[in-house]
Amino acid sequence: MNTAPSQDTTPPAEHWRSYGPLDLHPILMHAMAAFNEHGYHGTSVRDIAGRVGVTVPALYYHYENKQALLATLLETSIKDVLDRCRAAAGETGDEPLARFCGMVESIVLYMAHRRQLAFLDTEIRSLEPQNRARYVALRDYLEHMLLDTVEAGRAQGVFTTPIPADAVRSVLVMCQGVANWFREDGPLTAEEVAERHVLLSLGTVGHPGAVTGDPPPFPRLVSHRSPSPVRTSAPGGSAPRASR
Amino acid sequence: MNTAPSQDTTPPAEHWRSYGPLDLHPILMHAMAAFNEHGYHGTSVRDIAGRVGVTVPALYYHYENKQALLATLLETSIKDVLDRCRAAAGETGDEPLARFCGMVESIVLYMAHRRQLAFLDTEIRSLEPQNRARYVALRDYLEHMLLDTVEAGRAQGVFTTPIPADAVRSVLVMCQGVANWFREDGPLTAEEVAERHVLLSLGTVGHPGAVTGDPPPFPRLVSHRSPSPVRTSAPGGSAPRASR
DNA sequence: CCTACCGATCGGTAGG
DNA sequence: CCTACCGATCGGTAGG
Repeated sequence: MNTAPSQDTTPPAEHWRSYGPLDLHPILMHAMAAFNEHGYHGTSVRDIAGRVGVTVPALYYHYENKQALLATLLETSIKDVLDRCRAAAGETGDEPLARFCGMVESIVLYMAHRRQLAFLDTEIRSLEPQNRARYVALRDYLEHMLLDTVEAGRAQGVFTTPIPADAVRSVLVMCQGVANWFREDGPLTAEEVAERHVLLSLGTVGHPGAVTGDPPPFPRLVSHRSPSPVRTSAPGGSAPRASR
Repeated sequence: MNTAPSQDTTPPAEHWRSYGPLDLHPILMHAMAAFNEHGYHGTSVRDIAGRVGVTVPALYYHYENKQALLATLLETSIKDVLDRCRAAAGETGDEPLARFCGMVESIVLYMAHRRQLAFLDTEIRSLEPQNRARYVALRDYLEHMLLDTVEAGRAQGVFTTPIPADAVRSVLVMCQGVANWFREDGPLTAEEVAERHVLLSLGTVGHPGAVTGDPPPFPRLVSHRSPSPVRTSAPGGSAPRASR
């Protein structure tokens, strides 16, 4: 889209499928890890400080309190997935089927590549009302984006579910669920998990092709010719399961 | 099944669709409520004792410690849903489609009718290793029951998903998700939510009828003649959404 | 074998 | 960013 010369100070639009190492302040990184292991209330500020290698007061020099750590992490997370999903939707255009697939792919890629951030969604209960309200508003916006696309697809007959709002909520729940079980050293890559969840989601919203396999949205998946080097059974058998 | 006379001391088999008031020790009831509101680590034993109206030592007379409260609640919950799912599977017989529908219905009914118990699933991280292992084993057993049924249906062609293990995990995640948003005073009854999730789940595992509407597994749902008195749009519009 | 507490205080930790 | 602390509260237990 941007045709400006490379010396333009505008950074190149980060692609929604591209994930580098997570770049957060060390305090946020270790807070994220601790919250993942023990939950928000189960984590002491001394634990976080110890992981970072600083004293407790040093923590409070950088962040107002423990709540600010969680709020910053959750807001960073929801904004990133929302940006990526918007980018995916924009790139795939107005065709509801492709748009839906791109959005689901982008969300699942996020859940897998940013598992530790995405997993914090379970801690929204520990957000103070104002922080929670902002987080939930962004999450609801994501849900509405996806619902609009499903409604558009319904109008065209590419999605047949009679209950699009329920279907979208279920799709988002199953995407979010990826953050609960995905492991980097598991049998499936993030990209493979995303591909599978696109297929599963298409079934949930009632896309005929997802069920009949005609046309196959993911030939590799449907015909069992996955390039994944990890296989727990012969081709034609059940798919390998990710670790828990 | 049981043809014994009524004076038999064997209690009538509790039906898996039947839900009376939750009957737990008052301490467990209030611990459940507190854990729901603030999480395990966010709840003090004094808070629980205060809700019950007893002193803290009185709490420790009945339960060894706070951990035992959570472990008892979670074990009660997973055993109940497992029992009900087994009953549903047994009642619906060996036909994979009906069996799958019955199992999903039983699980979703549990998530809605026993929302506060089912929601504690988010606290497994706070279980000590031994307690967690027993809980996860029972949850895995439920998953295997459902997977066996989906595999059987695949062999018959009633389910077409090429990734049955992923589909089953997604189905269970979306069922569990009901405990996150269902409200008794919401627009949908537990029974309506269960019916919708059976349809959504059929799409996820690739049951052709769920997508083509032929044959319609749930005529009321597919033809928009729901008896629900709550409607947010005219027939043919989008389905009402449950409260958050 | 079960149900049912009290006033006071234990050693440590919480967020700040 | 550290040393030195605070008011209060944590999960759990003492003797009676």
